[in-house]
Amino acid sequence: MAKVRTRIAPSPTGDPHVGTAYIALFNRCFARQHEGEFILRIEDTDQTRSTARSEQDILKALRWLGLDWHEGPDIGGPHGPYRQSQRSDIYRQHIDVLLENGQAFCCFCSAERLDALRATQTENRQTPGYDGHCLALSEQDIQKKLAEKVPYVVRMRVPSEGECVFQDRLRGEIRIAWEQIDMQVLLKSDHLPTYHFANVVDDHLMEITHVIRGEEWINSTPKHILLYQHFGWQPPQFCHMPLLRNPDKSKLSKRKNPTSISYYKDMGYLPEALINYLGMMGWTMPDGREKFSIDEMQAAFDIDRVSLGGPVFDVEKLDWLNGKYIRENLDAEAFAQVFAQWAFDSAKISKIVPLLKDRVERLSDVVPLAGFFLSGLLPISDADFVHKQLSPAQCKTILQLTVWQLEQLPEWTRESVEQLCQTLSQFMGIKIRETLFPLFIAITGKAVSTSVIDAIYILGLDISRARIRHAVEVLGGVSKKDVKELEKTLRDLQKFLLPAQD
RNA sequence: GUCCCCUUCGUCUAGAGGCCUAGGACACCGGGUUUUCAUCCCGGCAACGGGGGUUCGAAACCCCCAGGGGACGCCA
Repeated sequence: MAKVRTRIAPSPTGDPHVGTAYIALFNRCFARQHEGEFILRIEDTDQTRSTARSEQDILKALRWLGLDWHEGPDIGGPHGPYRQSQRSDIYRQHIDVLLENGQAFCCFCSAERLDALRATQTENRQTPGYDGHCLALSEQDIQKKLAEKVPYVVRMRVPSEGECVFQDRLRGEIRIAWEQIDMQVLLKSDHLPTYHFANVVDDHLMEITHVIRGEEWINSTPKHILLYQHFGWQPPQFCHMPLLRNPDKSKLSKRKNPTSISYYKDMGYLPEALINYLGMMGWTMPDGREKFSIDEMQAAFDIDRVSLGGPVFDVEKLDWLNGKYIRENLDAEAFAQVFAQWAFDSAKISKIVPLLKDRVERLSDVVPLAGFFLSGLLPISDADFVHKQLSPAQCKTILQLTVWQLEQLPEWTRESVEQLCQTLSQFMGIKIRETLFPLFIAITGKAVSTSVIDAIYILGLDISRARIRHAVEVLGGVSKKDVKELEKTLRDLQKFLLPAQD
């Protein structure tokens, strides 16, 4: 039997997500338990959203959790390159095969036509999907359009009847009718592949034997199987893991829950505890032990014991586990070391020091003044938001708009945070001093402190977002109705911003 | 709307037809230890979504329903 090879294939389009770590953990355990290999591949075919920064952050976060890999963009390997943006030629060659065999076709439809088509279909309560318009094109039509350099995509031909039957390692047989499957775009007009195409080609070339991924992919598996068939390749074994959930059971999302691995790092969770916690999402040790290391998990791992109900990510239980690790795994010396490393990160300290050096008269003033830099959520109450000119509702509006704006910041710099606060102040017609008041409470816990703009910048998006969100809760939270109104205000704010950018 | 997946305490889960009066853990509540608190220890609360089958026997197997979730992009 071929050597087991699994992979994690993150897309570098944002913060390193705990869901990525979760799937990586199970892939890694499975591979290593079978004396196989676990590889990392970067799926950066979305040119508009992928960033090198995000790729670095993801690699760093996975390594922090101890999820190392046998092959990857950073360490190379025999099946590289491991970054899809560097494999364009490979995809082009493979797409040509499908084109020649008539298993794929060029589609010249404009985005406008497709949007209109989708709108009509949705209106008529039909399943949205490509109508096969360009299938009718003659060879001459196609050559002419190609010569005229009309932008095009390559779509996959799909059987019109019958069904795709496949085995899922955890769920057994799954049958999906071909008519449910859209004529998927394989190659985009920028000549880069879509996920579906690149993924199949790479998994084959990288000799992936087991595809362990999130449940969200079940419905597109027929597309992947069809591609394996077209190429005459042996498909891997599929295994769809349950999705991590928010407390309301929806798919884990940063809008409702901190999802960034760096948030948990910044909050002072130990990597061993976080990975242990992820290991008990949908899986248990055969002996029922709840505290286990990644090596112990790997040794006892049995993928067939994964339970399928979507597990809710419960921060309270994570807190308990993390405390247990601190108490049981760290002696005084180790604790001191771990804490110092976490708290006195030199890059962070060098940013904080200038903010407080000139404000203190005694060294003992430092902790009361800057303790919030080393805290998680702050012990604030609605009474802290009482202000001469601002109502609690205004405070809430400022806070909520600020979080949303921070999330959309293209670049995390001190200047961009400041700019954001300035424009918000102008937009609301409130002096900057007042605008910043609720932020001072939320971020520093006090009405008077070091520069809150610098504080947000230094604390980073994860912690700032968590604190602001906590402040909004303290103020009574936002109802669905509030959200609607706030979103409208946000749109106004964005309109307000547009002329300023010229 | 169409399709797919899922369903045991509030949450994470054990459970492979009789070991189930359904076990463990978090949270919560009570009690003990502790100068306080936390830790630690002891105890308590709390679940098989509903309805039909199959079977001597169903949490487990089958069917239907309901509920939840996901997918339906030139995102991944």
